[in-house]
Amino acid sequence: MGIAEIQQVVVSLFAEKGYAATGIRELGRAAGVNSATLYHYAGSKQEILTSIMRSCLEELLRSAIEAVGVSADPGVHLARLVRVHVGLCALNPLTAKVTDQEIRALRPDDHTALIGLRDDYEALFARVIEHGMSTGVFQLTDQRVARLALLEMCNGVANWYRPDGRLSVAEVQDQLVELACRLMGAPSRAGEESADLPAPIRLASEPVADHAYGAVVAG
Amino acid sequence: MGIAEIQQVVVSLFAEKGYAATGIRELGRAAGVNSATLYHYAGSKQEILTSIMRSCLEELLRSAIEAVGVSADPGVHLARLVRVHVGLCALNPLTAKVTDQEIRALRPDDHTALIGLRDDYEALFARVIEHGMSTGVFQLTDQRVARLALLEMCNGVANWYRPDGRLSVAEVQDQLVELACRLMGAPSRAGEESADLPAPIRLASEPVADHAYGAVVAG
DNA sequence: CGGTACCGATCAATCGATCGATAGGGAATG
DNA sequence: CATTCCCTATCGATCGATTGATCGGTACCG
Repeated sequence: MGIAEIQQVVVSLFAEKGYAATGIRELGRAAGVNSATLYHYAGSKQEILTSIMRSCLEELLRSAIEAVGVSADPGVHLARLVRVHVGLCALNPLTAKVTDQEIRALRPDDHTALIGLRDDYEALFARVIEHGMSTGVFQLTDQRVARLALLEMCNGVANWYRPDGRLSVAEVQDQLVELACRLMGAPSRAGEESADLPAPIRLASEPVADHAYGAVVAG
Repeated sequence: MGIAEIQQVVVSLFAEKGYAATGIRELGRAAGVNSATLYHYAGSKQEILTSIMRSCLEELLRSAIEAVGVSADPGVHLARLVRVHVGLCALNPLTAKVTDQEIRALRPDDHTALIGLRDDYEALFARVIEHGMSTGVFQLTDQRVARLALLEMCNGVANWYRPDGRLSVAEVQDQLVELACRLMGAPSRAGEESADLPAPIRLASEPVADHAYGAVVAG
């Protein structure tokens, strides 16, 4: 038993039932330990959630900054941002879902801090869109609406993609890059942007599979 | 005090904090009544949520069926579906948000029933997309991914649009119809499809404005 | 008098969190 | 080798607070 295993159990249950609807005892039972033991690894229920969300947002921001660090056409920048975002959401769907949905569960200080991270992240998209518009590469009626629509579409991947499903992570990335280019009114970049992009990272908080947490494995 | 006012207060708080994180007493306080009074209007906390969500989903399904009832080009059908969906989400953002996010809070019977409504609704989109593909109007690599991306984009409107903001409902509808056509690889329909579409309906559960519920108005 | 609307008091259950106690392993000491 | 000591990991018991829900009672209206 370690922090990573606890985080995985927590993410499983929070993704399924939500933060407020999941009790400490339920988390402990699913992790196979007494509820009091959880307080040996984290200060509080909130703290567990916060550390999971912070890791996810920081990795998202870090890899996105890296993705637009190279100078390139706005269309390429957009494609790289979408590929990075979809990659993380597809490889870590439950963690991404919890990170996206449970911001409202945070107390003011953590809430402010994580909202700040999210704003920084979205600003990267806004900048690329602005650049694409000023250079005539994108064709949009309203930059803000387009950005929000794009982000909702990409975030949504965490709501429906499952690693053991029909499509590979790379296939979903390809598809969403194509759809994103269409949204922006930009020419399709058929994977040409992804050459030097590092593979998405599996977060420590992401459950490895749908283990029946709480069930004792025979043997 | 009536059912509509209670529903509006409930939707306000559920949209802000979530179903599980909002207590009965808190709902009563915000509505200006004792918590016991709420049980005079509804059988339980669950029942309030269920009735709100059912109304929203039924109106969504009803108006969508009406929208594709006329025989037309798949591109027109798509545009009409998106216009109807975005119209309802933009005019009733908090109700739509709660309906979308709190399905997991429902007990098995209600959960099954409302998931069924949602599946029926999404099947309308699947059918139009299939039709558009078979007639060569849409250009998609994967119909399922495109449908999910489209629905996430449209549902997302409820997460960011506010009626007192910069854009009118009609403007947001126009924008998202345009974006949806791009997603599908279909030619733009510049509002031509909306001629005989009835205006979106304001649901009884949608809060009228951001009244400071719980604050006593002087006078 | 009957019905609707509403409230204070209270129920058992559960909540997040804390406490002292215990068990085991490794390092230090004899 | 045996003993002591400390640290990590874990637990049962329990804290006060809050939860959703129910009850009997009250005020008012027709």
